[in-house]
Amino acid sequence: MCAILTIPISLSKAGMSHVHVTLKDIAIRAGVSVNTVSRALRNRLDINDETKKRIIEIAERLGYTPNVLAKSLRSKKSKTIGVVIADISSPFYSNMVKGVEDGAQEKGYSIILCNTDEQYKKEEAAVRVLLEKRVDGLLITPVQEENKDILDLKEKRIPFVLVGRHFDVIQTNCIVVEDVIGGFLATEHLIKKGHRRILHINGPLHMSCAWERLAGYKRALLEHGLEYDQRLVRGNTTEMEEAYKLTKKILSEGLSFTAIFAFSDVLALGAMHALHEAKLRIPDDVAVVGYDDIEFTRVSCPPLTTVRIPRYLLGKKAINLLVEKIIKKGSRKLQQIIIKPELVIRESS
Amino acid sequence: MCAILTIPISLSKAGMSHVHVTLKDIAIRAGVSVNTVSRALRNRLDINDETKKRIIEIAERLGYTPNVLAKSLRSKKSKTIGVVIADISSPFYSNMVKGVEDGAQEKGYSIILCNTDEQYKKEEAAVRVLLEKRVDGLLITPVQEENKDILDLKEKRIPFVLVGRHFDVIQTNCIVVEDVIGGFLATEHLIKKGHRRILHINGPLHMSCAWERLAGYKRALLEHGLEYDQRLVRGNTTEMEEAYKLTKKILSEGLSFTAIFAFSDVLALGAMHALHEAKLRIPDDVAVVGYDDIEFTRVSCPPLTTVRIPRYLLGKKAINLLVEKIIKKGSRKLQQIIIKPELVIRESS
DNA sequence: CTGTTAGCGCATTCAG
DNA sequence: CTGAATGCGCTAACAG
Repeated sequence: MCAILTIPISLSKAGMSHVHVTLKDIAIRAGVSVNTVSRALRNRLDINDETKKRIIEIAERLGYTPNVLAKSLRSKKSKTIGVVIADISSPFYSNMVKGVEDGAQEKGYSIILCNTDEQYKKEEAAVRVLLEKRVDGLLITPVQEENKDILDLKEKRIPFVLVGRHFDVIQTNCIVVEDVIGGFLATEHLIKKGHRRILHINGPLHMSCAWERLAGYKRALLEHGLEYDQRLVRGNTTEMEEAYKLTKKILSEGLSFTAIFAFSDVLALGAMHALHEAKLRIPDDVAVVGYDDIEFTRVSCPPLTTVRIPRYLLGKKAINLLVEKIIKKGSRKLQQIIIKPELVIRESS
Repeated sequence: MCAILTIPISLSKAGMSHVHVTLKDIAIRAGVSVNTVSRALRNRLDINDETKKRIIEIAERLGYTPNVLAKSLRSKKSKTIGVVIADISSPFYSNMVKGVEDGAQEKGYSIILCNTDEQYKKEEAAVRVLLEKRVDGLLITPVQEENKDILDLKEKRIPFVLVGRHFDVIQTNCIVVEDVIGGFLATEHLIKKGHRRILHINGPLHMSCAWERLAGYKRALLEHGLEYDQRLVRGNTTEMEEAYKLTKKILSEGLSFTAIFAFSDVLALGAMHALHEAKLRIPDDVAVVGYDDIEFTRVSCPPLTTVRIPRYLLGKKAINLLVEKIIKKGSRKLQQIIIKPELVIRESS
């Protein structure tokens, strides 16, 4: 009686009134139990070859798609990684994230992408959502205006890796660029070219990478016996348009300088545009050095001298480190990977 | 007896030997049932204000993070969307995806990002993984070398929207650019400037957008009584470097042309670099028109005439359409949004 | 080799 | 207003 009652109900399920086929649907068709199906589809050894084949065939015919959500709920592994960055539309992050995604794909992970637009509130919200979705780990370029969320992550022992930025006050896994050296290389290069008054177009100083580049700039001046002139350090943006406007403004102010070291290539390109408009020749009137070595530096006029950051590699190493941390989650060992930036001399200096 | 037996076990759980706090942990601390906690935290009405407060407070103290995986398993909604694109590192997609992510965030969705690198196999794998993760819908820029996965999606009634490319043989929700018109506008503009021999640097023709731009090119020639010369259509790439090499090669071949219409700005910029190297003046010796209007066209030398695609908006409209389709999933109505491209005349033509 | 049972964390019945 | 029972889809432990 009971069987007679349940069969039609189950069959209606097997008839797939619902969207996705489940193990149960297959089990009913194959006349076996759910977990036989489970084991068959996972290609376990302890199962009859005949039934396995039959089950697999039915699964295919029905278009079975395993429900990873359910799997994750049991296994406590989502095979998903959260990626929290400032802005995917910038060439820097888009290249980096490509490396992240490629690496993730190789290792069987998916990435959930979140933009913060350099707003701590958004970062906090992103981290929360990602934890709710039970990502196995996070890759974060922190906004650094606050750090509560990062501390939280540490306390909860969630695997995460900071990318491209780091905190002095918090020990974390991270992969960072030696930006002091980068800033130093860029500035020293200009000094060696004979420049004495070098304008530094700066990024937002809450980012460690921005103030480190500035620190490198200062150190180069110091080491070469040049005085640091505060008026020569300007800007607080990552937008090309802003750099363009700022440079125009600075030119109109009549500030004297013979070279520019910009926080990023994007800013450098914006500045160069302003220089062009002012009919200043590059590098004859003003030399320019950027940072990042984005693709377009090679085709700018003139091609831009810059400090190369291997962004794709940065992303790839970051994901590799993160996955390593996820796998041996027990270990409390923190790891930092340091990437050396490299001066690329082209025709703008 | 039974109670005495179960309490210590539960307390060990409430002691949080496990990573994440659950409703059960909170329930035990609060001395209520799991579902009272559930209702309290979801701010339901049918619950005592006192206990609600107490529960919320305990939840916060314990650092409760709801398990959305479990929620999704029940609700059959993951609040996650799969985004399948060619390559996030390209300016086109990175801008588009920014729009997608912003829109998704607004509507409470997360996005899982997958790159195909224009390989159908990867697209297929990406779609499979996304379905396994039970995304609520997909945004896809299909590789178009095959279409089985797309047909599959249709058959399974999974909500999806194609972006920027579309199939002639499959009716789908999609958001596309009128690329024939875009190609026409670019070419006609050059013709009106007096050009007769216009080189078209083409993208991979499996993409509908590439052959449509070419179709626009042809139509413009036709309408203006110019003959179509097959030798003037070259290229099959989306890489700047390739366009650069190709242009160099074409120049060395001695093919005569006075203008270039490139499939994308990236290709145009590569071509311009080759022209510069060959000491050809732009636009005097060779005029150049690109496509997309990426950020850097404004600062190239000279600033690039191009056909603007509102990429951010494209992404945003795509996600909005998709979310709409997800919400009223019953409806079989297919919707296509058409975006008009716009000629932006700068100094390269 | 296969079936039964239980539980991942949550929300939705349905009783009290 | 609150609790107990049930099930989302899957896997693991344990019997047989």
